[in-house]
Amino acid sequence: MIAEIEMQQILAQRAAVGKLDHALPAMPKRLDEVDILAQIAKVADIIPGQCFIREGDPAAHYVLVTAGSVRVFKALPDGRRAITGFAGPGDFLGLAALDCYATTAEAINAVQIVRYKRLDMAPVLAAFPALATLLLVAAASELVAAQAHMMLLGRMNAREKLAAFLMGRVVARNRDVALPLARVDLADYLGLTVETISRAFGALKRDGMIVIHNAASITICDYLALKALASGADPRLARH
Amino acid sequence: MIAEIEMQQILAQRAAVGKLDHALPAMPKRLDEVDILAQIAKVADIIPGQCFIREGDPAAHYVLVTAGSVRVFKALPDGRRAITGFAGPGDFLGLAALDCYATTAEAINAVQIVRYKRLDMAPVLAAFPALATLLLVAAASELVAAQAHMMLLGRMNAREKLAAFLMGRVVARNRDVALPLARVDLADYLGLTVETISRAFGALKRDGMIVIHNAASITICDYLALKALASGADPRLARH
DNA sequence: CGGAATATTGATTATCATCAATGACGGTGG
DNA sequence: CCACCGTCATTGATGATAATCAATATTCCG
Repeated sequence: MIAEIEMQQILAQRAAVGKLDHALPAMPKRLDEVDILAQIAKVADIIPGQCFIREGDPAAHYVLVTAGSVRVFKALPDGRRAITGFAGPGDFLGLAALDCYATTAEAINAVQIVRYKRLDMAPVLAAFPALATLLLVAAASELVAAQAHMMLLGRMNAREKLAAFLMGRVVARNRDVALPLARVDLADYLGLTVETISRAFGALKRDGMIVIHNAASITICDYLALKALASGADPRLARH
Repeated sequence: MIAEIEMQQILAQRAAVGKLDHALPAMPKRLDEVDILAQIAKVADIIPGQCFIREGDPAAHYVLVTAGSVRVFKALPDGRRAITGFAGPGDFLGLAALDCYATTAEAINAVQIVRYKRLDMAPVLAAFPALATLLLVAAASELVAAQAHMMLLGRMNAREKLAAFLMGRVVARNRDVALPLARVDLADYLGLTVETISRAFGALKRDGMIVIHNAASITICDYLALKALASGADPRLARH
Protein backbone atom coordinates (compact mmCIF):
# COMPACT_ATOMS: atom_id res chain seq x y z
CA MET A 1 0.00 0.00 0.00
CA ILE A 2 2.98 2.27 0.44
CA ALA A 3 4.26 3.66 -2.81
CA GLU A 4 7.21 2.01 -4.37
CA ILE A 5 9.41 4.77 -5.58
CA GLU A 6 12.15 3.04 -7.41
CA MET A 7 14.40 6.04 -7.48
CA GLN A 8 14.32 6.19 -3.70
CA GLN A 9 15.23 2.57 -3.62
CA ILE A 10 18.15 3.14 -5.91
CA LEU A 11 19.28 6.06 -3.81
CA ALA A 12 19.04 4.11 -0.62
CA GLN A 13 20.72 1.03 -1.87
CA ARG A 14 23.63 3.12 -2.98
CA ALA A 15 23.59 4.97 0.27
CA ALA A 16 23.56 1.64 1.98
CA VAL A 17 26.72 0.64 0.21
CA GLY A 18 28.07 3.93 1.39
CA LYS A 19 29.62 5.11 -1.81
CA LEU A 20 28.63 6.47 -5.16
CA ASP A 21 28.09 4.59 -8.33
CA HIS A 22 29.64 6.89 -10.88
CA ALA A 23 29.14 4.39 -13.62
CA LEU A 24 25.35 4.59 -13.73
CA PRO A 25 24.44 6.74 -16.72
CA ALA A 26 20.69 6.85 -16.11
CA MET A 27 20.68 9.46 -13.37
CA PRO A 28 23.93 11.37 -13.34
CA LYS A 29 22.27 14.43 -11.82
CA ARG A 30 21.47 12.64 -8.59
CA LEU A 31 24.97 11.88 -7.53
CA ASP A 32 25.27 14.82 -5.18
CA GLU A 33 22.07 13.88 -3.44
CA VAL A 34 23.25 10.35 -3.08
CA ASP A 35 26.48 11.62 -1.68
CA ILE A 36 24.77 13.64 0.98
CA LEU A 37 22.19 10.99 1.71
CA ALA A 38 24.89 8.42 2.17
CA GLN A 39 26.40 10.53 4.90
CA ILE A 40 23.26 10.51 6.99
CA ALA A 41 22.23 6.94 6.23
CA LYS A 42 22.63 3.95 8.50
CA VAL A 43 21.90 0.44 7.35
CA ALA A 44 20.41 -2.15 9.68
CA ASP A 45 19.38 -5.78 9.48
CA ILE A 46 16.18 -6.74 11.23
CA ILE A 47 15.41 -10.29 12.25
CA PRO A 48 11.93 -11.75 11.65
CA GLY A 49 9.40 -10.59 14.21
CA GLN A 50 11.56 -7.74 15.44
CA CYS A 51 10.06 -4.32 15.78
CA PHE A 52 12.18 -1.43 14.52
CA ILE A 53 9.76 1.49 14.71
CA ARG A 54 7.63 1.87 17.80
CA GLU A 55 4.38 3.81 18.03
CA GLY A 56 4.86 6.75 20.37
CA ASP A 57 8.63 6.87 20.17
CA PRO A 58 10.15 10.17 19.06
CA ALA A 59 10.33 10.13 15.29
CA ALA A 60 14.05 10.49 14.76
CA HIS A 61 14.40 8.83 11.36
CA TYR A 62 12.91 8.22 8.00
CA VAL A 63 13.27 4.55 7.26
CA LEU A 64 13.56 2.99 3.85
CA VAL A 65 12.93 -0.72 3.47
CA THR A 66 15.44 -2.30 1.10
CA ALA A 67 14.62 -5.97 1.63
CA GLY A 68 11.94 -8.11 3.23
CA SER A 69 8.35 -7.46 4.28
CA VAL A 70 7.09 -5.27 7.06
CA ARG A 71 3.75 -4.95 8.79
CA VAL A 72 2.77 -1.51 10.02
CA PHE A 73 0.16 -1.26 12.75
CA LYS A 74 -1.37 0.52 15.69
CA ALA A 75 -2.44 -1.19 18.89
CA LEU A 76 -4.92 -0.36 21.63
CA PRO A 77 -4.04 -0.77 25.32
CA ASP A 78 -6.15 -3.93 25.57
CA GLY A 79 -4.33 -5.58 22.70
CA ARG A 80 -6.63 -4.93 19.79
CA ARG A 81 -4.59 -4.28 16.69
CA ALA A 82 -5.15 -2.57 13.36
CA ILE A 83 -2.66 -3.16 10.59
CA THR A 84 -2.59 0.03 8.56
CA GLY A 85 -0.46 -1.39 5.80
CA PHE A 86 2.40 -3.50 4.63
CA ALA A 87 5.73 -2.33 3.31
CA GLY A 88 8.32 -3.93 1.08
CA PRO A 89 11.53 -2.98 -0.71
CA GLY A 90 11.37 0.64 -1.86
CA ASP A 91 8.74 1.68 0.63
CA PHE A 92 9.32 4.54 2.99
CA LEU A 93 8.32 4.38 6.65
CA GLY A 94 8.12 7.24 9.06
CA LEU A 95 6.39 9.60 6.68
CA ALA A 96 3.31 9.39 8.86
CA ALA A 97 4.91 10.96 11.88
CA LEU A 98 5.03 14.37 13.42
CA ASP A 99 6.85 14.41 16.72
CA CYS A 100 6.35 10.73 17.38
CA TYR A 101 5.78 7.71 15.21
CA ALA A 102 2.09 7.02 14.82
CA THR A 103 2.55 3.33 14.07
CA THR A 104 4.72 0.36 14.92
CA ALA A 105 6.70 -1.41 12.21
CA GLU A 106 7.58 -5.06 12.61
CA ALA A 107 9.59 -7.34 10.35
CA ILE A 108 7.54 -10.20 8.90
CA ASN A 109 10.66 -11.94 7.64
CA ALA A 110 14.33 -10.95 7.35
CA VAL A 111 14.37 -7.24 6.61
CA GLN A 112 17.00 -4.72 5.69
CA ILE A 113 16.46 -1.03 6.24
CA VAL A 114 18.23 2.28 5.85
CA ARG A 115 17.65 5.00 8.43
CA TYR A 116 17.96 8.68 7.58
CA LYS A 117 18.06 11.14 10.42
CA ARG A 118 15.12 13.47 10.07
CA LEU A 119 17.02 16.45 11.39
CA ASP A 120 19.70 15.99 8.81
CA MET A 121 17.13 15.75 6.04
CA ALA A 122 16.16 19.41 6.08
CA PRO A 123 19.28 20.74 4.36
CA VAL A 124 19.21 17.86 1.92
CA LEU A 125 15.65 18.68 0.97
CA ALA A 126 16.58 22.32 0.62
CA ALA A 127 19.48 21.46 -1.63
CA PHE A 128 17.60 18.93 -3.73
CA PRO A 129 13.96 19.86 -4.21
CA ALA A 130 13.40 16.87 -6.44
CA LEU A 131 13.84 14.73 -3.37
CA ALA A 132 11.14 16.67 -1.57
CA THR A 133 8.83 16.03 -4.49
CA LEU A 134 9.56 12.34 -4.28
CA LEU A 135 8.73 12.28 -0.59
CA LEU A 136 5.58 14.22 -1.30
CA VAL A 137 4.53 11.71 -3.94
CA ALA A 138 5.28 8.86 -1.54
CA ALA A 139 3.14 10.51 1.13
CA ALA A 140 0.37 11.16 -1.38
CA SER A 141 0.36 7.51 -2.42
CA GLU A 142 0.07 6.39 1.16
CA LEU A 143 -2.72 8.83 1.71
CA VAL A 144 -4.64 7.57 -1.31
CA ALA A 145 -4.25 4.02 -0.07
CA ALA A 146 -5.29 5.01 3.44
CA GLN A 147 -8.48 6.62 2.18
CA ALA A 148 -9.40 3.62 0.10
CA HIS A 149 -8.80 1.49 3.17
CA MET A 150 -11.06 3.67 5.29
CA MET A 151 -13.85 3.01 2.83
CA LEU A 152 -13.13 -0.70 3.06
CA LEU A 153 -13.05 -0.75 6.86
CA GLY A 154 -16.07 1.43 7.39
CA ARG A 155 -18.47 0.44 4.67
CA MET A 156 -17.73 -3.00 3.29
CA ASN A 157 -18.78 -6.38 4.59
CA ALA A 158 -16.48 -9.34 5.13
CA ARG A 159 -16.77 -10.80 1.64
CA GLU A 160 -16.29 -7.47 -0.04
CA LYS A 161 -13.26 -6.71 2.10
CA LEU A 162 -11.67 -10.00 1.20
CA ALA A 163 -12.50 -9.61 -2.48
CA ALA A 164 -11.00 -6.11 -2.48
CA PHE A 165 -7.88 -7.39 -0.79
CA LEU A 166 -7.50 -10.21 -3.30
CA MET A 167 -8.01 -7.87 -6.25
CA GLY A 168 -5.30 -5.65 -4.85
CA ARG A 169 -2.88 -8.51 -4.87
CA VAL A 170 -3.38 -9.52 -8.48
CA VAL A 171 -0.21 -8.97 -10.46
CA ALA A 172 -0.56 -8.48 -14.19
CA ARG A 173 -3.18 -10.86 -15.57
CA ASN A 174 -2.04 -13.75 -13.46
CA ARG A 175 -4.95 -15.22 -11.57
CA ASP A 176 -2.84 -17.10 -9.07
CA VAL A 177 -2.68 -14.99 -5.95
CA ALA A 178 -0.06 -15.51 -3.26
CA LEU A 179 -0.95 -14.72 0.34
CA PRO A 180 2.36 -14.53 2.17
CA LEU A 181 0.80 -13.49 5.44
CA ALA A 182 -0.88 -15.15 8.38
CA ARG A 183 -4.65 -15.04 8.86
CA VAL A 184 -4.20 -12.96 12.00
CA ASP A 185 -2.48 -10.27 10.00
CA LEU A 186 -5.10 -10.40 7.30
CA ALA A 187 -7.80 -10.14 9.96
CA ASP A 188 -6.19 -7.15 11.64
CA TYR A 189 -5.73 -5.55 8.25
CA LEU A 190 -9.35 -6.00 7.18
CA GLY A 191 -10.89 -5.30 10.58
CA LEU A 192 -12.23 -8.83 11.01
CA THR A 193 -11.42 -11.99 12.98
CA VAL A 194 -9.55 -15.00 11.64
CA GLU A 195 -12.73 -17.05 11.80
CA THR A 196 -14.63 -14.57 9.68
CA ILE A 197 -11.74 -14.51 7.21
CA SER A 198 -11.94 -18.28 6.93
CA ARG A 199 -15.68 -18.19 6.38
CA ALA A 200 -15.41 -15.43 3.81
CA PHE A 201 -12.84 -17.49 1.92
CA GLY A 202 -15.22 -20.41 2.11
CA ALA A 203 -18.07 -18.29 0.78
CA LEU A 204 -16.07 -17.02 -2.19
CA LYS A 205 -15.07 -20.59 -2.91
CA ARG A 206 -18.65 -21.89 -2.71
CA ASP A 207 -19.72 -19.19 -5.13
CA GLY A 208 -17.08 -20.31 -7.58
CA MET A 209 -15.12 -17.09 -7.48
CA ILE A 210 -11.90 -18.61 -6.21
CA VAL A 211 -10.15 -21.93 -5.70
CA ILE A 212 -8.24 -22.40 -2.47
CA HIS A 213 -5.09 -24.45 -2.85
CA ASN A 214 -3.87 -23.87 0.67
CA ALA A 215 -3.86 -21.10 3.23
CA ALA A 216 -1.22 -19.18 1.31
CA SER A 217 -2.30 -19.60 -2.27
CA ILE A 218 -5.57 -19.22 -4.16
CA THR A 219 -6.63 -18.86 -7.77
CA ILE A 220 -9.27 -16.47 -9.03
CA CYS A 221 -11.88 -18.18 -11.20
CA ASP A 222 -14.58 -15.58 -11.76
CA TYR A 223 -12.52 -12.45 -12.09
CA LEU A 224 -15.42 -10.20 -13.02
CA ALA A 225 -17.64 -11.33 -10.17
CA LEU A 226 -14.82 -10.86 -7.70
CA LYS A 227 -14.10 -7.44 -9.12
CA ALA A 228 -17.74 -6.42 -8.87
CA LEU A 229 -17.78 -7.58 -5.28
CA ALA A 230 -14.55 -5.74 -4.50
CA SER A 231 -15.73 -2.50 -6.02
CA GLY A 232 -18.89 -2.48 -3.96
CA ALA A 233 -21.36 -2.60 -6.80
CA ASP A 234 -24.10 -3.89 -4.54
CA PRO A 235 -23.90 -5.16 -0.97
CA ARG A 236 -26.55 -7.78 -1.78
CA LEU A 237 -24.08 -9.44 -4.11
CA ALA A 238 -22.07 -10.10 -1.00
CA ARG A 239 -24.67 -12.09 0.89
CA HIS A 240 -24.30 -15.67 2.04
CA MET B 1 -8.10 16.01 10.72
CA ILE B 2 -6.20 17.84 8.03
CA ALA B 3 -3.33 19.84 9.38
CA GLU B 4 -3.85 23.48 9.97
CA ILE B 5 -0.74 25.16 8.77
CA GLU B 6 -1.23 28.73 9.64
CA MET B 7 1.55 29.91 7.43
CA GLN B 8 -0.14 28.35 4.45
CA GLN B 9 -3.27 30.08 5.38
CA ILE B 10 -1.51 33.38 5.58
CA LEU B 11 0.12 32.79 2.26
CA ALA B 12 -3.12 31.85 0.64
CA GLN B 13 -5.09 34.67 2.04
CA ARG B 14 -2.59 37.09 0.72
CA ALA B 15 -2.53 35.25 -2.56
CA ALA B 16 -6.27 35.51 -2.58
CA VAL B 17 -6.06 39.24 -2.33
CA GLY B 18 -3.73 39.06 -5.27
CA LYS B 19 -1.11 41.39 -4.01
CA LEU B 20 1.65 41.53 -1.47
CA ASP B 21 1.50 42.82 2.01
CA HIS B 22 4.80 44.62 2.32
CA ALA B 23 3.91 45.95 5.71
CA LEU B 24 3.97 42.64 7.55
CA PRO B 25 7.25 42.47 9.47
CA ALA B 26 6.83 38.93 10.78
CA MET B 27 7.78 37.07 7.65
CA PRO B 28 9.59 39.36 5.23
CA LYS B 29 11.43 36.42 3.67
CA ARG B 30 8.24 34.91 2.33
CA LEU B 31 7.26 37.71 0.04
CA ASP B 32 8.74 36.16 -3.05
CA GLU B 33 6.86 32.96 -2.44
CA VAL B 34 3.67 34.84 -1.97
CA ASP B 35 4.35 36.71 -5.15
CA ILE B 36 4.79 33.56 -7.14
CA LEU B 37 1.95 31.75 -5.43
CA ALA B 38 -0.37 34.61 -6.13
CA GLN B 39 0.31 34.25 -9.82
CA ILE B 40 -0.85 30.66 -9.91
CA ALA B 41 -3.68 31.06 -7.42
CA LYS B 42 -7.36 31.36 -8.22
CA VAL B 43 -9.91 32.16 -5.59
CA ALA B 44 -13.38 30.65 -5.69
CA ASP B 45 -16.53 30.85 -3.59
CA ILE B 46 -18.40 27.61 -3.09
CA ILE B 47 -22.05 27.53 -2.13
CA PRO B 48 -23.28 25.13 0.55
CA GLY B 49 -23.65 21.58 -0.71
CA GLN B 50 -21.61 22.22 -3.80
CA CYS B 51 -18.87 19.80 -4.72
CA PHE B 52 -15.60 21.35 -5.86
CA ILE B 53 -13.30 18.34 -6.01
CA ARG B 54 -14.58 15.15 -7.57
CA GLU B 55 -13.21 11.67 -6.95
CA GLY B 56 -11.73 10.32 -10.18
CA ASP B 57 -11.28 13.70 -11.87
CA PRO B 58 -7.77 14.53 -13.03
CA ALA B 59 -5.98 16.18 -10.13
CA ALA B 60 -5.17 19.57 -11.61
CA HIS B 61 -5.00 21.66 -8.44
CA TYR B 62 -3.99 21.84 -4.87
CA VAL B 63 -6.83 23.48 -3.01
CA LEU B 64 -6.54 25.50 0.16
CA VAL B 65 -9.65 26.13 2.20
CA THR B 66 -9.73 29.71 3.49
CA ALA B 67 -13.26 29.81 4.92
CA GLY B 68 -16.08 27.43 5.77
CA SER B 69 -16.24 23.68 6.37
CA VAL B 70 -15.74 20.87 3.92
CA ARG B 71 -16.51 17.19 4.02
CA VAL B 72 -14.16 14.87 2.18
CA PHE B 73 -15.43 11.46 1.18
CA LYS B 74 -15.36 8.46 -1.09
CA ALA B 75 -18.47 6.74 -2.43
CA LEU B 76 -19.23 3.26 -3.70
CA PRO B 77 -21.30 2.69 -6.86
CA ASP B 78 -24.33 1.65 -4.81
CA GLY B 79 -24.27 4.85 -2.78
CA ARG B 80 -22.46 3.79 0.36
CA ARG B 81 -20.27 6.59 1.54
CA ALA B 82 -17.21 6.93 3.75
CA ILE B 83 -16.24 10.36 4.97
CA THR B 84 -12.47 10.33 5.29
CA GLY B 85 -12.25 13.66 7.00
CA PHE B 86 -13.34 17.23 7.38
CA ALA B 87 -11.47 20.35 6.38
CA GLY B 88 -11.62 23.94 7.54
CA PRO B 89 -9.73 27.18 7.06
CA GLY B 90 -6.03 26.49 6.62
CA ASP B 91 -6.47 22.92 5.50
CA PHE B 92 -5.06 21.68 2.23
CA LEU B 93 -7.02 19.43 -0.11
CA GLY B 94 -5.69 17.50 -3.04
CA LEU B 95 -2.60 16.24 -1.26
CA ALA B 96 -4.03 12.76 -1.41
CA ALA B 97 -4.00 12.52 -5.16
CA LEU B 98 -1.74 11.04 -7.76
CA ASP B 99 -3.15 11.36 -11.27
CA CYS B 100 -6.72 11.71 -10.10
CA TYR B 101 -8.37 12.90 -6.95
CA ALA B 102 -9.03 10.01 -4.61
CA THR B 103 -11.86 11.74 -2.80
CA THR B 104 -14.72 14.14 -3.33
CA ALA B 105 -14.85 17.43 -1.46
CA GLU B 106 -18.17 19.08 -0.75
CA ALA B 107 -18.96 22.37 0.96
CA ILE B 108 -20.92 21.93 4.21
CA ASN B 109 -21.62 25.66 4.40
CA ALA B 110 -20.37 28.70 2.50
CA VAL B 111 -16.78 27.98 1.60
CA GLN B 112 -13.95 29.95 0.09
CA ILE B 113 -11.02 28.22 -1.55
CA VAL B 114 -7.82 29.02 -3.38
CA ARG B 115 -6.72 26.75 -6.19
CA TYR B 116 -3.08 26.30 -7.12
CA LYS B 117 -2.28 24.59 -10.37
CA ARG B 118 -0.25 21.50 -9.61
CA LEU B 119 1.85 21.84 -12.69
CA ASP B 120 2.83 25.35 -11.78
CA MET B 121 3.77 24.27 -8.26
CA ALA B 122 6.89 22.36 -9.26
CA PRO B 123 9.08 25.42 -9.91
CA VAL B 124 7.71 27.12 -6.82
CA LEU B 125 8.65 24.14 -4.69
CA ALA B 126 12.07 24.10 -6.27
CA ALA B 127 12.54 27.77 -5.54
CA PHE B 128 11.21 27.63 -2.00
CA PRO B 129 12.03 24.37 -0.29
CA ALA B 130 10.44 25.55 2.93
CA LEU B 131 7.13 25.34 1.14
CA ALA B 132 7.81 21.73 0.22
CA THR B 133 8.50 20.99 3.85
CA LEU B 134 5.20 22.57 4.82
CA LEU B 135 3.34 20.42 2.31
CA LEU B 136 5.19 17.39 3.59
CA VAL B 137 4.17 18.18 7.15
CA ALA B 138 0.59 18.68 6.05
CA ALA B 139 0.62 15.33 4.30
CA ALA B 140 2.20 13.69 7.33
CA SER B 141 -0.51 15.11 9.60
CA GLU B 142 -3.21 13.76 7.35
CA LEU B 143 -1.52 10.42 7.30
CA VAL B 144 -1.31 10.26 11.07
CA ALA B 145 -4.99 11.12 11.31
CA ALA B 146 -5.87 8.55 8.66
CA GLN B 147 -4.08 5.80 10.53
CA ALA B 148 -5.77 6.66 13.80
CA HIS B 149 -9.05 6.58 11.93
CA MET B 150 -8.31 3.15 10.48
CA MET B 151 -7.91 1.86 14.01
CA LEU B 152 -11.21 3.44 14.92
CA LEU B 153 -13.07 2.04 11.92
CA GLY B 154 -11.63 -1.44 12.10
CA ARG B 155 -11.36 -2.18 15.77
CA MET B 156 -13.66 0.00 17.87
CA ASN B 157 -17.32 -0.47 18.68
CA ALA B 158 -20.00 2.17 18.30
CA ARG B 159 -19.64 3.71 21.74
CA GLU B 160 -15.86 3.84 21.54
CA LYS B 161 -16.03 5.42 18.10
CA LEU B 162 -18.36 8.11 19.32
CA ALA B 163 -16.31 8.71 22.46
CA ALA B 164 -13.15 9.04 20.37
CA PHE B 165 -14.87 11.47 18.05
CA LEU B 166 -16.11 13.58 20.94
CA MET B 167 -12.69 13.65 22.59
CA GLY B 168 -11.21 14.81 19.33
CA ARG B 169 -13.57 17.76 19.27
CA VAL B 170 -12.74 19.04 22.74
CA VAL B 171 -11.10 22.46 22.54
CA ALA B 172 -8.89 23.48 25.45
CA ARG B 173 -10.49 22.41 28.71
CA ASN B 174 -13.96 23.39 27.63
CA ARG B 175 -16.36 20.52 28.13
CA ASP B 176 -19.06 21.89 25.90
CA VAL B 177 -18.70 20.21 22.57
CA ALA B 178 -20.27 21.58 19.39
CA LEU B 179 -21.35 19.15 16.70
CA PRO B 180 -21.82 21.27 13.61
CA LEU B 181 -22.58 18.34 11.39
CA ALA B 182 -25.55 16.16 10.54
CA ARG B 183 -25.95 12.65 11.94
CA VAL B 184 -25.60 11.22 8.43
CA ASP B 185 -22.17 12.76 8.13
CA LEU B 186 -21.18 11.55 11.56
CA ALA B 187 -22.41 8.08 10.66
CA ASP B 188 -20.48 7.98 7.40
CA TYR B 189 -17.43 9.27 9.22
CA LEU B 190 -17.56 6.63 11.96
CA GLY B 191 -18.67 3.76 9.75
CA LEU B 192 -22.08 3.41 11.42
CA THR B 193 -25.72 4.21 10.71
CA VAL B 194 -27.58 7.23 12.05
CA GLU B 195 -29.68 4.98 14.26
CA THR B 196 -26.62 3.46 15.86
CA ILE B 197 -25.19 6.94 16.38
CA SER B 198 -28.38 7.95 18.18
CA ARG B 199 -28.30 4.88 20.39
CA ALA B 200 -24.63 5.33 21.18
CA PHE B 201 -25.35 8.91 22.23
CA GLY B 202 -28.15 7.60 24.39
CA ALA B 203 -25.87 5.02 25.98
CA LEU B 204 -23.19 7.59 26.84
CA LYS B 205 -25.91 9.75 28.31
CA ARG B 206 -27.37 6.92 30.38
CA ASP B 207 -23.92 6.18 31.74
CA GLY B 208 -23.58 9.77 32.80
CA MET B 209 -20.67 10.54 30.55
CA ILE B 210 -22.37 13.27 28.59
CA VAL B 211 -25.40 15.54 28.63
CA ILE B 212 -27.22 16.05 25.36
CA HIS B 213 -28.63 19.55 24.95
CA ASN B 214 -29.72 19.06 21.37
CA ALA B 215 -28.52 17.27 18.26
CA ALA B 216 -25.74 19.80 17.76
CA SER B 217 -24.48 20.37 21.27
CA ILE B 218 -23.46 18.17 24.18
CA THR B 219 -21.48 18.58 27.39
CA ILE B 220 -18.97 16.10 28.71
CA CYS B 221 -19.61 15.14 32.33
CA ASP B 222 -17.26 12.28 33.07
CA TYR B 223 -14.21 13.32 31.11
CA LEU B 224 -11.99 10.50 32.36
CA ALA B 225 -14.50 7.76 31.63
CA LEU B 226 -15.08 9.12 28.16
CA LYS B 227 -11.36 9.33 27.58
CA ALA B 228 -10.84 5.76 28.76
CA LEU B 229 -13.57 4.64 26.41
CA ALA B 230 -12.11 6.62 23.52
CA SER B 231 -8.62 5.26 24.01
CA GLY B 232 -9.81 1.68 23.89
CA ALA B 233 -8.71 0.66 27.36
CA ASP B 234 -11.12 -2.24 27.41
CA PRO B 235 -13.92 -3.10 25.02
CA ARG B 236 -16.03 -4.35 27.91
CA LEU B 237 -16.19 -0.82 29.21
CA ALA B 238 -18.10 -0.08 26.05
CA ARG B 239 -20.92 -2.53 26.64
CA HIS B 240 -24.57 -1.62 26.97
C1' DC C 1 -48.22 27.56 11.45
C1' DG C 2 -47.23 23.86 8.43
C1' DG C 3 -44.44 20.78 6.07
C1' DA C 4 -40.07 18.87 5.01
C1' DA C 5 -35.89 17.35 6.64
C1' DT C 6 -33.61 15.47 10.44
C1' DA C 7 -33.31 12.88 14.74
C1' DT C 8 -34.82 9.49 18.05
C1' DT C 9 -36.91 5.27 19.54
C1' DG C 10 -38.67 0.54 18.91
C1' DA C 11 -38.85 -4.26 16.85
C1' DT C 12 -36.56 -7.45 14.24
C1' DT C 13 -32.94 -9.42 11.47
C1' DA C 14 -28.20 -9.99 9.61
C1' DT C 15 -23.59 -10.07 10.23
C1' DC C 16 -19.81 -10.78 12.62
C1' DA C 17 -17.49 -12.01 17.17
C1' DT C 18 -16.79 -15.31 20.50
C1' DC C 19 -16.12 -19.73 22.40
C1' DA C 20 -14.98 -24.37 21.48
C1' DA C 21 -13.40 -28.23 18.88
C1' DT C 22 -11.31 -30.33 15.08
C1' DG C 23 -8.16 -30.48 11.27
C1' DA C 24 -3.92 -29.36 8.56
C1' DC C 25 0.75 -28.06 8.32
C1' DG C 26 5.68 -27.74 9.54
C1' DG C 27 9.48 -28.63 12.03
C1' DT C 28 12.03 -31.61 15.33
C1' DG C 29 13.79 -35.58 17.14
C1' DG C 30 13.73 -40.34 17.76
C1' DC D 1 11.15 -41.91 7.61
C1' DC D 2 7.64 -41.21 10.49
C1' DA D 3 5.63 -40.00 14.98
C1' DC D 4 4.96 -36.15 17.83
C1' DC D 5 4.01 -31.55 19.13
C1' DG D 6 3.05 -26.78 18.51
C1' DT D 7 1.21 -23.40 15.62
C1' DC D 8 -2.01 -22.04 12.45
C1' DA D 9 -6.38 -22.62 9.86
C1' DT D 10 -10.94 -24.28 9.44
C1' DT D 11 -15.48 -25.51 10.99
C1' DG D 12 -19.39 -25.48 14.21
C1' DA D 13 -22.61 -23.52 17.78
C1' DT D 14 -24.03 -19.61 20.06
C1' DG D 15 -24.31 -14.79 21.30
C1' DA D 16 -23.55 -9.76 20.80
C1' DT D 17 -23.51 -5.77 18.14
C1' DA D 18 -25.01 -3.08 14.70
C1' DA D 19 -28.11 -2.83 10.41
C1' DT D 20 -32.56 -2.63 8.73
C1' DC D 21 -37.31 -1.54 8.67
C1' DA D 22 -40.84 1.17 10.68
C1' DA D 23 -42.91 4.60 13.48
C1' DT D 24 -42.75 8.69 16.02
C1' DA D 25 -40.48 13.14 17.63
C1' DT D 26 -38.03 17.13 16.89
C1' DT D 27 -35.98 20.84 14.47
C1' DC D 28 -35.61 23.94 10.84
C1' DC D 29 -37.48 27.17 7.53
C1' DG D 30 -40.46 29.26 4.52
